[in-house]
Amino acid sequence: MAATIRDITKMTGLSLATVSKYLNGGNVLPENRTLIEHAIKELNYEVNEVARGLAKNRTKTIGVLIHNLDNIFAGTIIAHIEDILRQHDYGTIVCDCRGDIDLEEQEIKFLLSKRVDGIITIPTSGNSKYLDSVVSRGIPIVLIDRTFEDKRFDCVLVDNSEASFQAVTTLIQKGHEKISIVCGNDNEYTARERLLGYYKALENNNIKIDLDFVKRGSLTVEHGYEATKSLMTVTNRPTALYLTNYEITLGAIIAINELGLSFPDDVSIIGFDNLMLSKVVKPTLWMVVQPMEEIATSAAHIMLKRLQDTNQSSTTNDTVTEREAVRVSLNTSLLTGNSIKQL
Amino acid sequence: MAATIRDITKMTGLSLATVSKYLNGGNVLPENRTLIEHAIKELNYEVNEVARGLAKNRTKTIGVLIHNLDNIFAGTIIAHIEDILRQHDYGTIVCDCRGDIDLEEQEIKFLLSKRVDGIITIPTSGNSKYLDSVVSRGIPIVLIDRTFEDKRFDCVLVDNSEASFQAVTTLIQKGHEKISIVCGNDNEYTARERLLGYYKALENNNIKIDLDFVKRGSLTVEHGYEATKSLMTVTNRPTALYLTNYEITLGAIIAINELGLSFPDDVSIIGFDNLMLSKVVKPTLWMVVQPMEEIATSAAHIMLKRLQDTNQSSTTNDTVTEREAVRVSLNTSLLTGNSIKQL
DNA sequence: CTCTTAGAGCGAACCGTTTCGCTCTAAAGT
DNA sequence: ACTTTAGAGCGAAACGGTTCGCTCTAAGAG
Repeated sequence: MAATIRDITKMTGLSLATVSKYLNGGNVLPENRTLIEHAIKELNYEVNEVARGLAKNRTKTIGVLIHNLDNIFAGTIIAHIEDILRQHDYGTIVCDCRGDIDLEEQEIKFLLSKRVDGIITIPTSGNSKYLDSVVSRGIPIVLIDRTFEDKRFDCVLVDNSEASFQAVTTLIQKGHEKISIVCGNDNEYTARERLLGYYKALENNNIKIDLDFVKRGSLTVEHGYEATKSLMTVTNRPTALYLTNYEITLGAIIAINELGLSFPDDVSIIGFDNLMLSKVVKPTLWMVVQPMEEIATSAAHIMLKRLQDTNQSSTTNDTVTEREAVRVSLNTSLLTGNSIKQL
Repeated sequence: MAATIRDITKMTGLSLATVSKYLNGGNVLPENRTLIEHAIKELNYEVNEVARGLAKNRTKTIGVLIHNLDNIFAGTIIAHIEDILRQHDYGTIVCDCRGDIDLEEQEIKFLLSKRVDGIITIPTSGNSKYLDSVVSRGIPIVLIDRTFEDKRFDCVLVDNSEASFQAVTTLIQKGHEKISIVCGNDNEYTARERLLGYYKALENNNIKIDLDFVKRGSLTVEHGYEATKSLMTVTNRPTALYLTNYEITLGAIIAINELGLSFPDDVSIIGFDNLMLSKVVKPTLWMVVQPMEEIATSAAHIMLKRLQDTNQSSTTNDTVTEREAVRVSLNTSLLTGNSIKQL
């Protein structure tokens, strides 16, 4: 049905090799160039990327594996990654593992079977073994948001510890000492880092750590909700809550509302990641915000760089100068609001 | 590097054709079956989907083209589409046209160059001409959320007019007559339908239409914000606002907050699509909610059906019984809250 | 005027599958 | 015992590109 390169050779009298050379930006005689371009227009020819992919052993396709596509963090990340990749002619295949380790491993296999040229992912598992098959195929990987003990992968992170430190220090400066943190479990990289910053800030101000104020759990609305309810319905209440992700922040606000309490009068709060929420909730929220767009563009650019490298190293056949893994660390910012009471 | 079918023939002594037949579920002698399966395990063989795609002229890949991936509607839709497609071994390539008609056309071309087997899209353009090239290639299309005058495409819609009718009727039943609608422009299908339902509800109750209360504009936070400010700062204020999408709802709430007003005391409101907001805002919001998961699964299933059909019609070479376009219409629901005052 | 050389063009092999139509074997039918 | 016949196996030709290494031409060097 669709025209092929062979139709062009027939129309122009040139050979396969020459037409192919033209299509790949090689030099051809001006007269032949005209001939080919005319034929392409006439036949409505378009390169078959599948055939090209077979010959070149690449698909111009990147896999993006993320948990919970249906949240703003994931959506923003994907939107920006897709934008940059497409401009370089790469397609973006998305997968959502919904925070399930087994599904994550399965989807990596799926992406490999689709022969993606690279994978960008927010890892769910704490152990990088499931990525071995990707590494052994020489497919570049870029991690976002989380990383592994072994430093073998490129990654784009934010300084979670520093973000927490700033947030909690702010609370302390406003006179708070009974500060609670609602965070993820210790097996999650970001949760550990955010907790670390919390500890640091307290220690830095000689405030003793009260473990009743550390509420670990899943990164869900439910956890934020339950933790807040249990914190606010005992006699030894915190005066401030540090809520360490989007869903937790949401759950906490719902709980506060349901309890008939209000911030900042009954309790001060700093939330996380929920830029929209910060505008729409009254009074406005203090908020730690991550540079999501920068995270995405940074990851995409690292990936493009790696792809370029592997292309070159396949032509120039020198020793595989396995470059060090790149590690980009970005800064969060602290959005001011009216959700903290000066004590 | 990776094992191919030929490696298996060498190891088993069988022919290419036989191994291929096995891989595609054909019958082989039990002893040969064992032989092949052993070789596959031994060699760590995996089908090269690119080569297969070339031979079969399909990629097992679907393009999903949507505006603004970074909102919850898009995220939820994509998450569920991806889930279903992957279970049928289809990859999901996403594209975000950001509501730009030119970009939309460009991205359709991009998806075609990636040789997707089908396209699911929320159209941005009001004219379906940019999809002609897809149709002429015989690639199935499923529209979500919006449709075109010509009924040539499968589509999954919600009954926007009915949704508006219910929402506005509810306001009227609670004693409101001065009801304003903040909606999209007339060139958008959903905006027209939602406005239609609003008119119907008013007429149905013999309330005369006040065009000052119809605020058309873009589907953005800004429009919601500006419209609300202008509505609430004149003498002839509405007593209720019907906010016809997620962003507009957001903008309106911000505006109300900034004006120092509060709902439902100063003005009653019904929002749209913002399930999360409905929980977190105090008092809780009345809200029109779309069955997003159902929309996505429905679209994915229609697509799978079409793909199956085209597969069959390519084997059985009978006349192309071009089936009628499918049109699925789903119902919205009205979430009750405390944002409407009984007059 | 001859020799060198850059670079355009070409033929053929290759990428890893599928598939058509043929051969061959062995069980079933008479 | 002889003929059908079902169905497993096979060879070879696609699918639509890229690429290696060769030939050939014509411009530039001496």
